[in-house]
Amino acid sequence: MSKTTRSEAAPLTADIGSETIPLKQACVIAAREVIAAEGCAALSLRDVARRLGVSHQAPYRHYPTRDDLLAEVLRQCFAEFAQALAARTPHENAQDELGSLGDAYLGYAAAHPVEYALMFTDPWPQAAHHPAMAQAAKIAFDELRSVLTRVYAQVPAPWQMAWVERDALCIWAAIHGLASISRLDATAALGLAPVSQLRAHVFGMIERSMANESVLNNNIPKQTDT
Amino acid sequence: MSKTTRSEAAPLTADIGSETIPLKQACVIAAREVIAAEGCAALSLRDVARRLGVSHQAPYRHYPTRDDLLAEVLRQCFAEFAQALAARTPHENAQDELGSLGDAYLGYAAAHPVEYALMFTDPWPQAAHHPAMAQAAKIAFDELRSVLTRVYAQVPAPWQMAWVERDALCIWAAIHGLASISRLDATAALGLAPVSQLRAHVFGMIERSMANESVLNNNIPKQTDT
DNA sequence: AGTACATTGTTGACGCTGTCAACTTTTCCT
DNA sequence: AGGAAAAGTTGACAGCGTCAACAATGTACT
Repeated sequence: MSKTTRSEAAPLTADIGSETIPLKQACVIAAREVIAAEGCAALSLRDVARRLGVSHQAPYRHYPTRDDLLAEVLRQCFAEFAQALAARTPHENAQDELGSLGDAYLGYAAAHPVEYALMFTDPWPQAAHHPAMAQAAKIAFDELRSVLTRVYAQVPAPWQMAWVERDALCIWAAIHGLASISRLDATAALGLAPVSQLRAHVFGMIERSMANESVLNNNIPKQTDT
Repeated sequence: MSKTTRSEAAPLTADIGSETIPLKQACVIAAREVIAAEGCAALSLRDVARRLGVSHQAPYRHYPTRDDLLAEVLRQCFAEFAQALAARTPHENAQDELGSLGDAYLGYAAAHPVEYALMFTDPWPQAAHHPAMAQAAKIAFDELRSVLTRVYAQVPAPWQMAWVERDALCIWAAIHGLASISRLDATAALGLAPVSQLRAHVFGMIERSMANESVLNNNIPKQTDT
């Protein structure tokens, strides 16, 4: 009787570990455990319910759809990711700081492969339907914009914003592409070197590209000071 | 009796469209129809069986696992992808040919978004378990290697291969990253420009990077002929 | 010819999933 | 205090992959 009917002043909470917290939060924690253990595709609300010792329908009260729970997990992951990027080691030289941002990015991807794959390679729930998730993702991306704005601090306004947007995309594409490749296990199948050796290559491409751009700086815009 | 028991000299075939072909091939065609219509995640062997008018177990005779059928579909997609890359417009100048390879890559991704996502963003079946699929993928990737070998034709042997491998990875990472971003619908969420405008940026980064490298050519290896 | 056998397909069952509907209990607001 | 809304339970349904048992076919061997 203590389990089949929850007549014992059941507190709308669930036990997870040793804590007792609201079911809504407990669902997210359990979902991340499932994803970490068996991957995103294996996430099921029934499994979450079973782990929390509640009925198979209870989680649906808080997350009407599997995607709604997934979007909340993603929102948290993006927030943690943004925090990790913001915690990069600062540098006087903006170009060096760009490097440390890249390190922070790859460091996070390496340290949290499950979360990274969840954010960037597993299919998203429709972003338009989950604005909180999209917002959290944008905040993370703005870290890159912010560093690039420093890099191009000397560039006059009309060019600066365009260059920042352009390089933000390029750098993200290159680094995410690298992370993506490493995840696919494609390096072995395609006869590529192991990913550990590839990081320097991609960083080198970015640096050469921007170095070449800085040569053009002398041609196109007149610097404001110096 | 004509349907419940297949005593009527059953031809081990299945009807698809107006053709009558072996079930094994018919499964692949039906699978691609399912994937095109509802995405990779929606692929189920029961659905395939239903479309072909056979029992829910028949496809399992030919593909013991969902992943085995998926790997065969992927193998075909990689072969078609390699063919599309090989059909690029040729150029005298190797650098220009690299550009046309990039166009062919992005052209295929745009013309066949379902197949591209299947090959490069949906999770692969374990490559080690499906060597035919991995081999087909490698053949496609070798198109990129081949063009880069032309680009660096003048570079002495010790450097040439290393540069080819390095740039093959970098270029793939950059272009695949771009394609990946466009697929995620992330551009809107992150406040980026639409993908149509981003292609030139990534190509520009690659070109600037390689142009800068060619400057170094004068410093590092002695050319075999001018 | 005749027989053993592997291949190909069918049928039925099991547990898993998400989803819908009807119901009870708890909470909260007036 | 009372009543509505929220939270949770229970039961049913269809679709999925998987396993096991069985029938029909073609082939190879003696």
